[in-house]
Parts: sequence; structure tokens; C-alpha cells
Amino acid sequence: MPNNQKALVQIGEAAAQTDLSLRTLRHWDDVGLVRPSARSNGGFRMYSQADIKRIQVIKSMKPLALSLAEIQELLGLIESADAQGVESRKLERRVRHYMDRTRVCIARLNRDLDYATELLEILAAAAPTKG
Amino acid sequence: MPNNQKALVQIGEAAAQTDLSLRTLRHWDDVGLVRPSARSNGGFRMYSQADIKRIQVIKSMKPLALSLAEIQELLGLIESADAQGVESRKLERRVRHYMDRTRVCIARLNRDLDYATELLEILAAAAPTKG
DNA sequence: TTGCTCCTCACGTCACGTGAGGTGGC
DNA sequence: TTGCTCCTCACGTCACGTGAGGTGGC
Repeated sequence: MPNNQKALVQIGEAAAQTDLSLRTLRHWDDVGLVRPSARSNGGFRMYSQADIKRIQVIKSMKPLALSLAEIQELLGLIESADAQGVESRKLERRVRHYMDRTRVCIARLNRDLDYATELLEILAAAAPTKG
Repeated sequence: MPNNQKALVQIGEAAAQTDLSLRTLRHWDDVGLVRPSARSNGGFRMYSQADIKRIQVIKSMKPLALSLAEIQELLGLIESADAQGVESRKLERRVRHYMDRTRVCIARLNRDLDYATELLEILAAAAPTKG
């Protein structure tokens, strides 16, 4: 089965599948957040399905208001924890730190939702005729 | 009652009451989003309670992913609608445009919440010992 | 006069956006 | 050979952060 070979896609496909810009994927490559698994002879970035999965995970972490560097650290922590179990106290402290931030973020998202809903009502009042 | 006079506060108080940085308030002043009602003789920004209310409204609009210029336009639209009713078709079109964006944003916030909750579970699995 | 708060530049930062000029590969 | 996709600079942008150097006002 040669479908292992075919699983590599160019940056355009990766961008389409993840709904991100080419520039964003190139930037994430530059800072080391998602390095494509391979390059073609001509230097084209070639993304594997695992790469795309990682991109989607990162995309889903964006609303947490973490910097790219923090996302990178957090992904590394999760990987280490998966690989070796939680043996290091330092690792556990960092993970707990990010759990706290995630909880804060969830609270903020809930407030944001309330505000957005309220704004929608205000706008509806400002444009009452049915569209 | 001279409490009308006393209702003006300096930028530090305004920042404390809204939980924003001095720099943010100065920036919003620079771009014309929130101009303090007055300046002291020495040039200090003096914010009224109405100013602070406006700041809080704007702060609550930040999660909608609007630019400061768009927030400014939207606030202007709501004011016009309040003042003259919805007489202009153009005004109504813009308001509806922002309603759509708000709906999109609400959908995104809900997805973000799901992701954040999921991440919290992943992190909890990575740091299972009780803190 | 001392402190604390405020002021205006003005450069730095983060995460990209946006061309410019050039090449890969079917 | 033509198109479309991709490449690397490199400057621009948005919303501020962060000093530098100086002043207001109780």
C-alpha cells in the first residue's frame, strides 16, 4: 500500500483543511511550533496527517490567550507526561499552572458569551424591522 | 451638590475601575475611541462616570474580534439609532452586518468553550495526583 | 521639598498580512 | 511552454508594552 506516501500534502491543502492562512502555517514553522514532516526536493513544505492534527489542536488552543511559545511548552508537557508519566514535580507544577489558566479562560469565555448575547439584543433593538 | 464635579477621576482610577492598563486607555484616547470628558489644567485626563461606562461597554465588545475602528463605528451606529430611530437603510444594513458577526462570534465562543473544557480534561489526565 | 501620579515621545513586540521577485512540478 | 502552487525576504499593521525624560498637585 503506497498510501503512506500519498498522505503528505502541500501547504495549500494543509491550510484548506485547517482553515488557516498560508502565512500562519509558515509562521508556525518559523517559530518551531509545527514543522512539516518533510520538504520536497524543490523545498515545498509537505505536511503529514499527524502534522495537520497537531495544527488543529493548536488552533483549538488559540482562544486560551496563550502565546505561541506557551502553546509550544504546553504541548511539550503533555507529550512528556504521556511518555514518562507524571514523574517530575516541575512538570506537574507547569501542567497545574496551565490548568488554572484554562479555568480562568473558561470563566472569561462564559462572560464573553453573556456580553455577546446582550449586544445582539441591543442591536436587534436598533434594527427592529424584520430582514 | 458639588458631587457632579467630584465625579471626574484621573486615568489611574479609571484604569482600576475597568481593570485595563493606563496604556490601553491612552491608546483608546489617541485613536478617538474614548476621549476623556475633560483635562485638568496640568493636562491630566479626567474621566466622567459616563466615560467609564463607555470603557466598560467597549471592553465587553473586545471578544467579538472587532478592530477598534469597527467598535467605534458600531457604537456610533447604536447612538444614531437611539437618536433618530432606524430611518436610514444604510444604517440598518450596517447594524445587520454587525449582528451577523456577533452571531458568528457566539458560535465560535461556544466551540472555544468546548475545546477549553476538553483541554482541561487532557491536562487533568496528565497531572492526576490531587494538588 | 518630597512622593506619587500623571504627561508625551518613541522604540519594541507579537502574530501575522501583504506585496516583491523568483522557482517547482505536473 | 504555460499555470498554478510554492519559496524566501522584508516591510507593514494592529493594539498595545515598556522605558526615557519631564511635570502636576495635594
